[in-house]
Amino acid sequence: MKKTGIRILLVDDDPDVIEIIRFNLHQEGYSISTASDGEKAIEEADREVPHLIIMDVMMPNMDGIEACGLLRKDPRFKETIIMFLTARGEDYSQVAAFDAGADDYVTKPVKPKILVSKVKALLRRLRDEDKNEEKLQIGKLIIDREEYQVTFDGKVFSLPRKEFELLFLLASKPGKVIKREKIMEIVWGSEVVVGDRTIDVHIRKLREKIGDKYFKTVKGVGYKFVPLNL
Amino acid sequence: MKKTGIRILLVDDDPDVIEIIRFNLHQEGYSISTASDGEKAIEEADREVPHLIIMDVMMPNMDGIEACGLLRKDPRFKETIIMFLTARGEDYSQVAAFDAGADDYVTKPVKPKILVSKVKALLRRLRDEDKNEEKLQIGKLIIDREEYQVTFDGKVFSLPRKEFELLFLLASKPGKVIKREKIMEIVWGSEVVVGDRTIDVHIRKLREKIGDKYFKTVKGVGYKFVPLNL
DNA sequence: TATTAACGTTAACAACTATTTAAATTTATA
DNA sequence: TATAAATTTAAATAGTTGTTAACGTTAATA
Repeated sequence: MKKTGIRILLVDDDPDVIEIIRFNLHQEGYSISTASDGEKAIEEADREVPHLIIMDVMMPNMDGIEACGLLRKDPRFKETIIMFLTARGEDYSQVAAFDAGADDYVTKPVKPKILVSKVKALLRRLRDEDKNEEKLQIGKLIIDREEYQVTFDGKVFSLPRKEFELLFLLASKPGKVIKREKIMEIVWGSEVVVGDRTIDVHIRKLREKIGDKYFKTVKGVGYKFVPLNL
Repeated sequence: MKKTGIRILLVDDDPDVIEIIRFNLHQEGYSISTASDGEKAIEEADREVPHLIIMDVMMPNMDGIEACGLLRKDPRFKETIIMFLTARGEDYSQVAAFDAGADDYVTKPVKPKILVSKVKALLRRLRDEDKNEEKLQIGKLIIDREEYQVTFDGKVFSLPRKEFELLFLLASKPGKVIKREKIMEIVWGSEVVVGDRTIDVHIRKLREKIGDKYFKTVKGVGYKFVPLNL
């Protein structure tokens, strides 16, 4: 078992359910905290924002739907994934759960293995959201806009801004030619006026750092990034 | 069975499933490659970008959802259609699959006929999307304006600009004669004045590279591109 | 088959476009 | 502000592509 640093809050009024799920998720390396009803769940979540909340729907004091609704109002829990557990036949509708802001809905009894894989799937989404938008991956090449950093074949580069933008532009349309004027417009902006050779010089720097073969010149048109065997 | 040039990657850990589907899709003229888990699927897709991936959800090593998520991060696979296969009763939610970027979701066992028609339907969408792009296909000849390259019988050429434009013009009206003056106007522009032999020389270069027989001279009028057995 | 107008071929060279290098300038950073 | 880093320019060079001119070939037709 390796630690993941991911915190899961387990909410159920049945200690046996808590124990079974806790055991299985703990095995996977997640940090588990627990609560026995909606109110206590909110208190617990307040102390430290969990990544995922697995919550029974029917509970004394404050039920899952209500707790979920309250949590969703707090921006701290906007990214938190909330999964409902409910016994078959309980009369809360799934609609109400999703209305309250739930991400998933599982019927008890649920086999531990299945629960674990569901949890993994949900958490993958979390990870993706974190990474998305600002990140681009083409085979072995990873371009991270947020960190302004490029990982290539395990090695990490940090490129200067223009070089970075140029690489990002080309790599975002692998195999496609980007016209010189397009490059100018996007990397330099339409107001900026710089000489014709400026693009070439930056291409050269990229070729030096990443590798000549990835940047193909299309004479009279522009450049393209070729993915090759990445 | 006619070849379509469409590549389908089949991913399943059960060789029997692979064999059945492979047989049926091969009958339809698709090129099929296979992999037995998510990791191998990514390797295989890396080698040559497939048009469609049909992938089991539950697999050892790396499951389909995760593989799908990873593929979707790579812009090369943005246009690739991903279809999931799953045994009834497996408890991965469709939500997770679609979150990961799936295009369709089919429950096993599936009748071959139904699978084939689903595949056709999905690929029809692809073809439509393709058409929007600046791509031209005449049999074995594919002219891609975006990539500024020509694929002919599997081989990839990159032609100089004038040759490319000339080929594109002729091939865009296969079998039809384009008058010399029309060629002049479109490839060279109406202001440019060049000698009479210039077009001939460029035609010659194309004949050398693509093949004499595809370019028919119509004396006193112009040239036409003949598709022949393409 | 002689004539001729149109196209084909070749090679030289003109024109264009990109590469490289270094130095100048600007911008960021300690 | 001093220093380094990044960006841009300039200029020499290299390479490719486009054009032309001269001559060869072809096919229609008288």
